[in-house]
Amino acid sequence: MTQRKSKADRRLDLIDAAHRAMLQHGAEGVHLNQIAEEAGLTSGAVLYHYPDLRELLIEAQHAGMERFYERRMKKISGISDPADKLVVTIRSGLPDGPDDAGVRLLCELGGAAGRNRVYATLLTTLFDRQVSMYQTILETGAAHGVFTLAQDSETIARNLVALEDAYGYRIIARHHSIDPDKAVELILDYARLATGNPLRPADRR
Amino acid sequence: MTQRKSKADRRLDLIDAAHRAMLQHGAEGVHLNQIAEEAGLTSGAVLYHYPDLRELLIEAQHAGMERFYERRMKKISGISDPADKLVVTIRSGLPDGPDDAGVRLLCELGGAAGRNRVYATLLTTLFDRQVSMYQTILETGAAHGVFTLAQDSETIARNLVALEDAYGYRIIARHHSIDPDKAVELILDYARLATGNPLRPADRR
DNA sequence: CTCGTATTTGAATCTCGCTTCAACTAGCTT
DNA sequence: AAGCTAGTTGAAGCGAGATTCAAATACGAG
Repeated sequence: MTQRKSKADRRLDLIDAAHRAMLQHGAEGVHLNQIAEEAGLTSGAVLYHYPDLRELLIEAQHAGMERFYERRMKKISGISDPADKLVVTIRSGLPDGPDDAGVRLLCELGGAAGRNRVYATLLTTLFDRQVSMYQTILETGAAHGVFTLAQDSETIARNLVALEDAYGYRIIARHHSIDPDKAVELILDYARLATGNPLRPADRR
Repeated sequence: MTQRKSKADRRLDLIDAAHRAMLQHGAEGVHLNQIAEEAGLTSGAVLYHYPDLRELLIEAQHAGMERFYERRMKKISGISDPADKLVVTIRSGLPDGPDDAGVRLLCELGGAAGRNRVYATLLTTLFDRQVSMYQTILETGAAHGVFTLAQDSETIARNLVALEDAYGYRIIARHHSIDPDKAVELILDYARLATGNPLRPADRR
């Protein structure tokens, strides 16, 4: 028998297992047994902890989203120069490559959101949080005189997040000429117009 | 018995039925019986025409994509002024609302593309075609002196398509403050910076 | 009008995943 | 070390959907 665990620990394992299973089989196409297998358990054990599988899936999506957001915040937390900060933020919103797990999962959700209100809400909330994040950077830069905003900060922030999202999809779909570096360049091209700052792409981060 | 049809006619019916069924149940979650019902046939008849269901689904996606693109081209075909043309093109790339069938289906595909090469290729191709479409408009406008491009046309075109895509997802997910009109405004805000043209939003089209 | 064939049906069968639950056991408590 | 409890298993039963196929039938050709 697999090693026994406390309820709380096992639930964390299961959220992780569900995360992995969804990546392989789709957010909606994933099966109970696939999750059980990822967790090294039987289907019965999974049901013991999550009688309603949908609940587990939602928690897994939520956790993935949270992790994605936290990782970004952490990456940019140490940077004080607004221009550097903006560049790094843009990079951190893009997948590392076509197999980036975090972003893959977010993309999965995009389609499902049209049919599933919970997923729609999750994505919408994430979008808005990212917009706020960018807005703060933009406003700070403007206050320091580093940025001269060509539009109001909400507009720029929304467009930046939108560009990030869209190029994320392109990268996941393996577009032949749009890789993470290229995507950063494209988004920076907009950011330069909007902030009036030459924004040098940070060398690797 | 349902009226009989030639092989070719029936296949067209089935593609249409599959299209409708996918909208209701998801591109990947759709079932054979649901397609059969949409077509007014039994599952056996569907399999007679498409022994491999995946093939039907791919053809249906392909057809949906083609229809989406053709509709756009038709809407903008009569317009000669580049500025008007650009505005109408932007609008035509967005869903009418959260229930817009064509765009819903495209969004479905986004997530699946990470796991399915065929879908990835379809989406990538569509993206590139849309980029070309915008590039032509931009270049024409520049040649007429109506636009003063702040960046090369490919960069602008890619960013425009990306913005369209991303706001399409937001609209489908029922973002509370981003509806089609708002999305047009946001995209136009970028387009103005990039083209140096004041681009009035066309009143309803 | 009749034959021949392509299309469609409907029922039988198969498959697979979900659900349930009694039995088992690891690890804590006292 | 004996008992208790919570976590886990494995097997049985169920149901939904896919698949198969012989029989039925619509339609065109001759």
